[in-house]
Amino acid sequence: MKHSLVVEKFEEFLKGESLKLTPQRRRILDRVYATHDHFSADTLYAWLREEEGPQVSRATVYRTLEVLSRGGFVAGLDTGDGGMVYEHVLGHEHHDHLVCMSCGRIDEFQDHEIEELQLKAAAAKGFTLVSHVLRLSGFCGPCQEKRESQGKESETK
Amino acid sequence: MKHSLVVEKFEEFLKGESLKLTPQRRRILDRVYATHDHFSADTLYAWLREEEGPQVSRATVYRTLEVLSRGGFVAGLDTGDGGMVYEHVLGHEHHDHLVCMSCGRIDEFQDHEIEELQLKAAAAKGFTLVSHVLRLSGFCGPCQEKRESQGKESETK
DNA sequence: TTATTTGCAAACCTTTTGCAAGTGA
DNA sequence: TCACTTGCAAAAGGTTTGCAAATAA
Repeated sequence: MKHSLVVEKFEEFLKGESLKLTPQRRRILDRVYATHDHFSADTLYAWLREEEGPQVSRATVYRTLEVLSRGGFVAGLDTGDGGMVYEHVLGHEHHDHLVCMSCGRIDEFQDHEIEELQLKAAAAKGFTLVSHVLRLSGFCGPCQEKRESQGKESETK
Repeated sequence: MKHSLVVEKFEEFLKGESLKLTPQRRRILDRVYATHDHFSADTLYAWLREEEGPQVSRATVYRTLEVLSRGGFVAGLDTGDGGMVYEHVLGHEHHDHLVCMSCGRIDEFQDHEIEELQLKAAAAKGFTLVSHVLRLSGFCGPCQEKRESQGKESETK
């Protein structure tokens, strides 16, 4: 999706909520859409400090992430170890996550069948499904290999 | 599962890890298995203060939850809003969760098919699957009804 | 003009940690 | 006996908030 379209939608959203388009909000939106990675609030804050542009405080980063999240521009996902990371979502198909327990790498996958089964499961319990989180944790290929070769000796208790 | 068996397994586990069975650990184990609900560390701490028995500090609650979790006696799940709740798991089949976004009620369901698809999805990405979190969020029957009847008027902005 | 936003620093909340005293095995 | 535990209080880590000054509309 073209970034100008994202910006347009953001402006619309802000208008609808009686919020203002400030340089800070605009810069955060741009930065969030400039990466394809998952990032924490703190990482985003670090990017904004290092790079050129309107200064943004930590508080504003958090406040804006909340706005972006509410507007469906970003989605947060907890990494399973207490952390929270975000990703931009406009123009991306829904997907779920695979998290490597060793290196922290986050991969993505889609499975339409699982989605359908979720709907069925929710309906069976009388729930109206709004969203879901599916996070698979394990070891990515490289980390698993390391474990298999190095794991032997350290496994002895 | 009989609680005496749980205790027995706990003793075994502690022995295997060169850990000691203290009154605090025993009391926490008992309390955790006395409820069928999900609870936060703080809730558990509150229960222990209110009820009779060996006193347990907050630090010990956290430390013991870690031990219980490592031993497979409890499992933690994040509620999606930054919180963390636990449940005892010994003698219970694996299940996933449905969380009501309105009243906070947590329901459970099982779906063997979804589990299999997860394994496949992980394998397809080269991951060795260790665990997963599947949390469906939505509105439970009663809350959804309320929304449908009351929602109309408040929807006007 | 004025309601909204920002930055700052302090407050918050939950969880973790260092340490000295206590205690299961 | 002695390695492991506990309680305490302080620290940590991430996020939120009150307030006065700044600003988009």
